[in-house]
Amino acid sequence: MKKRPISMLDVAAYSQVSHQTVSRVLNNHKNVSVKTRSKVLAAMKELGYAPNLAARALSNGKTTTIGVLSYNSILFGPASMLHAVQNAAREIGYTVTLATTKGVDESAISTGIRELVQSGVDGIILITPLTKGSQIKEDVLSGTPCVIVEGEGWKEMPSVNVDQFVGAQKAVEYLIALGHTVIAHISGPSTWYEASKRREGWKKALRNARLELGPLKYGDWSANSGYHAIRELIKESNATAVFVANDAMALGVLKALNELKVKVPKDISVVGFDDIPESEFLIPGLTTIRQDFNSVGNLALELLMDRIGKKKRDSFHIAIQPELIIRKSTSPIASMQQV
Amino acid sequence: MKKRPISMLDVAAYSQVSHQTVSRVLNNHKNVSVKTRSKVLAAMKELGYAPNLAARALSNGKTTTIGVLSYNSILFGPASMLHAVQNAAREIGYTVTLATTKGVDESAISTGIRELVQSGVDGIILITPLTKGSQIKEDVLSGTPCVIVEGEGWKEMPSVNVDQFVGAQKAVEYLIALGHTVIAHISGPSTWYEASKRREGWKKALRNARLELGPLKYGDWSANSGYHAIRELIKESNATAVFVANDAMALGVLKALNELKVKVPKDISVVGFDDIPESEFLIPGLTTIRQDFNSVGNLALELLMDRIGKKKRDSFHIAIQPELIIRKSTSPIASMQQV
DNA sequence: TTGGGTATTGTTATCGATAACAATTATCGA
DNA sequence: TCGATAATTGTTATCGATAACAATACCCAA
Repeated sequence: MKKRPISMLDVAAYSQVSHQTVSRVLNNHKNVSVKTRSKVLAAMKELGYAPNLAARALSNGKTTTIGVLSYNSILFGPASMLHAVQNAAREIGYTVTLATTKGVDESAISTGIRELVQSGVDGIILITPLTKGSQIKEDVLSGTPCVIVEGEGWKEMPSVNVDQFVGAQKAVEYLIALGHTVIAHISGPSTWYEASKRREGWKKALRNARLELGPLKYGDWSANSGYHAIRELIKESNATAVFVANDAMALGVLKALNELKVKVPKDISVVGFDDIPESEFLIPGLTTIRQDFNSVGNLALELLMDRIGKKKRDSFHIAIQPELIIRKSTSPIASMQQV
Repeated sequence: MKKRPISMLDVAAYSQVSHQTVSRVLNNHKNVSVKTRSKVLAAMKELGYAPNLAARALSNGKTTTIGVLSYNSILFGPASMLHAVQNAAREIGYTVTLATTKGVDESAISTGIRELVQSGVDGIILITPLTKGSQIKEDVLSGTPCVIVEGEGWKEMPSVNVDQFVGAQKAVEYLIALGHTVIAHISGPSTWYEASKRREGWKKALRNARLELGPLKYGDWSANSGYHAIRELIKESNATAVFVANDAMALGVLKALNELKVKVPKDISVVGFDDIPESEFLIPGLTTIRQDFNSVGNLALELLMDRIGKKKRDSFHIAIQPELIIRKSTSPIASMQQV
């Protein structure tokens, strides 16, 4: 019943050539005559041959597997990028191994990387919110190529990012253009790279317009934290607009404002960040910054393959431009409407 | 610079034993004296030895890798289960390989399975919406153990499911208890297993209460499809409650009703299914059926490991009970309030 | 003290591929 | 037609682990 699977030797015997020739056919070597090639291919098909990846990996040191390390693959962003990477990888015959970190500190990430390296992946894509301090030491990679996505890259390590800074700036500039002068910000956790970039973008836009910094609160990316942050903001300030660091928190913001009978956008304008699928259907539809996670994933894989193939690339750090999506949660400031 | 990694032979030489003894220490064989064991362990640590998984796989035919095949790992449900499986797998030293299918038809799924089998996984977890017709032929698995999650299992194939039928029934019974008599349903795509189960649960609850079937519409799980479905429903019927087959579509429903100035829950009650993180923060908070995806993932892995270890299990098909979460999108029917 | 069993260690074969090199056959110009 | 070179095919070694079997060392009872 349980027969040993077909090996290269079986194919070789069946097609009357050496196993090496079979190997050459398999790997598309050029110096194989059309005749033998077709003979071997026929034999492979006939016998239902499938190469043993373990044997190949042992022999040539390559696993045709890449590892993706992610912090929380349930969130929309990471999940989308993972999906994109996986699809792109499949296209080129690579397999994806998934690993998850428990936290975002350097040691948790290092552990995750070590696991992947140990499992023998040819390259790694990091979808983790690296902060400035937590640079991965080269030695944990022990030579495995690596690309950073949506986390801070540094000189030696290639990266693909949506330009968080510019995205935040666009959001706030839009609010300014609408006439708002007191623009609050609900930021993500202070240790996260994306959070700090978006915060800086907010500051920059305000400074450029010679406006004072609005009130600032911190959340943890969750709707719940947005819900509570906005309640404090409302109590403490007279902001007419909030730039919220992600859509999930913005969701909580809209909820709280609804409960407080503060009208959006009439009384206060809200802008989010991410453009999750739900954003369009919130009440009101959420104005936000769209990140093209799909492109990020695809580019990350491209970059990684270049590195694996030892190719050099000019663009070591790729930045993708985000897009402002205008919906119904923003409007000109009330005083302007009255004019 | 590029030194060959430490192999078992290096450790053997360093600790003055045969490589086989090193192997025994590595695999916790019993017949190794404490003295040699500690000597070898010290050597491994000293040299920074890490076993070569490819070599091991080639030798003993096991990869300590399981494959997860998913239709769309971006959705909340699949993503959560994937996450759970991954975490549980890591705990027991297994690696997770991810594969995605393009469609939900039998051939797409078979292709995905074939890919995983070919890559050499020890077992497979299917997070795909298998429909009744699309039974996977045994031969594509070629002996690889497999567990089905959230798809229809059949006799020979073990499965873990949230009891969709009971969940739907609970939802509709709750609406009935609130006094509703015309209860519509917005279903998922007709080919999906979950969709049909939820639809049946809806019917069953109505039949049990001797009520007529309410109007029925089909969506594609997306908020957008819910948005359009409810608009038609409102036009064509006088339903006072809708049971929507998932929260994403319910999101669209709430949006449309808001635009149409139909008050929820005063004019119409809405119940969803899934309890995605956003549900609590919708306006109004969405009454829904919570599925414990985490448990599903964990149980699926347990079942799979049993099968890999050839253990037999009494419970071949595991059903998890879902939970009704009552929020603000449901209320007693208006006429009852007037009483 | 010795025989027999058990506990511990070692030796050799094996998994299924690719790498490196060797051998054979074609091909072409002088 | 010959020899040189290129194209094609084959042989053997190798990757790094485990399996199967062989060989010691150790222990206890007779």
